[in-house]
Amino acid sequence: MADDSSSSAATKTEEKRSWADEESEEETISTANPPPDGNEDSERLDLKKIEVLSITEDKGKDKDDVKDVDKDGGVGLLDNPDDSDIKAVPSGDTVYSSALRFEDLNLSKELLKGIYVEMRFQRPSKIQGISLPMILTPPYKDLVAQAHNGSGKTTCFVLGMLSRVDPNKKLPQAMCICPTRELAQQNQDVFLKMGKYTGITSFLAIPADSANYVPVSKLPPVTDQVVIGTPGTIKKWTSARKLGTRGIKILVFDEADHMLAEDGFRDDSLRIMKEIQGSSIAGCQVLLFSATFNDAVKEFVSRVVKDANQIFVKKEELTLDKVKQYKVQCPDELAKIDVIKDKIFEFGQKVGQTIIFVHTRNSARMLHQTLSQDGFECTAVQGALKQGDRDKIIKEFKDGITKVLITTDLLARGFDQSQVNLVINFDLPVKYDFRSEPDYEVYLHRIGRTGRFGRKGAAFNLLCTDRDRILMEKIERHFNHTIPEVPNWRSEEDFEKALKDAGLL
DNA sequence: AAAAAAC
Repeated sequence: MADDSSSSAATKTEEKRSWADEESEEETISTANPPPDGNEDSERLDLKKIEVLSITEDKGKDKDDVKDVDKDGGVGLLDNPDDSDIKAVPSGDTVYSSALRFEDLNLSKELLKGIYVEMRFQRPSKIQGISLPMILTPPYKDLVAQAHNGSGKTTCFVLGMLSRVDPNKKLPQAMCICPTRELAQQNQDVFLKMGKYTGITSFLAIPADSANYVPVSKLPPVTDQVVIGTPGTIKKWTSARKLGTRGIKILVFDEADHMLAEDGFRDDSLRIMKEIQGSSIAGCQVLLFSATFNDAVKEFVSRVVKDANQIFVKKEELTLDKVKQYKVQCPDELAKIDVIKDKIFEFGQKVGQTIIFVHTRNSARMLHQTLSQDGFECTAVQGALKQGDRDKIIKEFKDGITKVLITTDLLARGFDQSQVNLVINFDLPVKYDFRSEPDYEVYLHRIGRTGRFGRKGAAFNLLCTDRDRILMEKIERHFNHTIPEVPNWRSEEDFEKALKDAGLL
């Protein structure tokens, strides 16, 4: 691909330290996607315009989640979830202005009603204000958007899909691909709420419960305008010719870095993308959203979607600030379990809900069994469960019926439950193919399950082996952030102090 | 070894 490294100085300087991961990454995309010759000035102007507007935006009014409003009785109490600097890099000479109000976006009145009445939003959050004009303004360029956990990404692409779809045409026009069934379901829930008055319908493309299995060939073709689902099922419906792709004009990848990662869903994602781009009549806009984009994926992304608008968020310090992180040295595995029983159950219930992450399905099952036997009420969810059980456990947790949920990385990404105040890394996340290396992205996503929308949260990393300690050090070094230690794993007072410092007690 | 899906 072309690599015009003489791309505008504005692009480079504006972008400095804008990505989450490392400084060295920043130039990867800017140089890989140089603006067309002669556009340097407009580039610079575009950047200025967006940044100036975004800075003048109201603070403390943003929100992303209706539960937020319901349970807190007012988002004004929350900090702005995305105070961080957002750097927008338009790819061409289109001028975009950040939307300060939803009225600025030319949305239908039905959609506005959904936004205000159902979602109870007041104004676009920063990422929404900047990304929505890019999504909705012709010539509908592709978009790579990084926004930190809990800042309102879902709203961006759901609104994007809803406003680009023609309700009068009964065929799929928008598609959203997600890494887990749970996330697909959650996104559809948001879609249904926001699009309630639009008459636009959706199809949830996840595997049917095996109990009432019907071959796809026996099912009617999809006529819903929006499809939300997981890669395998979308592929299956497409190849069975029950899911037409010719009308698709907007294709969203949620958790896009994972969807395009080599050890993620890259092959499936590319196949679906190619299929749609090959058949789409009007041409298809691709939107890639995630809180994280590591070096490798970023490089790949810049080759997959060339000439894309880009939004980068300097967000890792912010995420790490909002969620107070701790490490706890434990002499052995049993001590870890004691910490869960005596400290986490003790304090966790007081402050809200807790998610405990473990490495394998089996350890999720085992830990659940151990805790349940001793009368500690909790549930566990992992991919080996039947879909019905997965759904039930998730629903109980989202309804607040269960307070402590044990899970694998099934729920590491995207899972949105504002009442979660505590995240426990019972096992630290490690790279799939190199287990002495931490998985930095998964770490960030896991702790991002708490501290949503500017709310307070705490994360405890339970360490017992030397390996754990080394992993933890690497994580601290990577994010350039020293994680304080709970001095004594047996001490009530130490945990109490930690939670107080986190603002939870 | 997580995750999705597979009939």
